[in-house]
Amino acid sequence: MKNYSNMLREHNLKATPQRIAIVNSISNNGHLNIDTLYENIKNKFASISLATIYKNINCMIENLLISEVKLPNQKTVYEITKAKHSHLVCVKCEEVTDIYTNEKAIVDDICKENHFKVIQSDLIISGTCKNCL
Amino acid sequence: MKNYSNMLREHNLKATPQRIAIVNSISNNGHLNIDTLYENIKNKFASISLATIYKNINCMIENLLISEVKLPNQKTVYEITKAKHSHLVCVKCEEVTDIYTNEKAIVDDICKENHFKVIQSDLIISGTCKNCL
DNA sequence: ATAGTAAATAATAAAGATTATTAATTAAAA
DNA sequence: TTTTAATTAATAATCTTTATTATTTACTAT
Repeated sequence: MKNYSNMLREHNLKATPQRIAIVNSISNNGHLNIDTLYENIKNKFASISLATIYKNINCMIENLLISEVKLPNQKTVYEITKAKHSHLVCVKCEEVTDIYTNEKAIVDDICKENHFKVIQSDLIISGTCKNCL
Repeated sequence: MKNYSNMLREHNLKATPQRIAIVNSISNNGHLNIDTLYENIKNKFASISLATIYKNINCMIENLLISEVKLPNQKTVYEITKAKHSHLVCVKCEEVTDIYTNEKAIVDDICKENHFKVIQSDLIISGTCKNCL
């Protein structure tokens, strides 16, 4: 179990119990959309408002502690920021899985051809997962 | 100049002037978000409502005439459905460009490893474009 | 060309998602 | 411990998107 207080402080964020719960929940679940996250946090803080979740999510994104993943045909999910990776998304169970790909060569080629200076690349593979097959 | 009436009918959609204008606008601009599209259409149909735009966009997506592209840090854009491709997105001017990549081998490998049956893969490269450099 | 029919539009209204406001509370530093 | 600046909770306000319904229109078959 990680020290979420320190994680927060290392990203210039005060470690409030609500924030710790948010980071903890995202960390344990891997990928969560705003509704599921809200449900989770309400178990600990019955009176928390959705606005607080949004506010915190946004400042954690600004401070690079968590990242936003926009998915085709389903709600945006949030994850703890980690080493660059891609995503598998199951169209049946909606499970999101991290995968480590190496499309770097392809991306670099494309950018060279187009005189484009890459900052980040996002690859999302949609389909049916192992369990749902 | 394409025959947008036929394009619509080929996708089982009635060719109304409003729809023709929508397809025409997206086709000419390549990629448009809902606001810009609405502005464009209002030039021709001052009384059109945003709800009509949304309704039409959604049924065109259902009928595979247009596609939705969700982008990091900016609004979703729409494009005419075409052969599989990827996107370059400039973080400065927000221009979206189609590019033809071949990450198929990488994607296939990943899917084999993960026993995942791929339906589609989306690659978005964010950075600074030629003009903005 | 015209009439009939099913579908689309316009104009709201409603629902859903996100952000702003502010008084009360709390975390962290002095 | 006390102080102070930041966070929370509780609305409220602001987008965004979808539903509703009367009117209008595109298409099919005369």
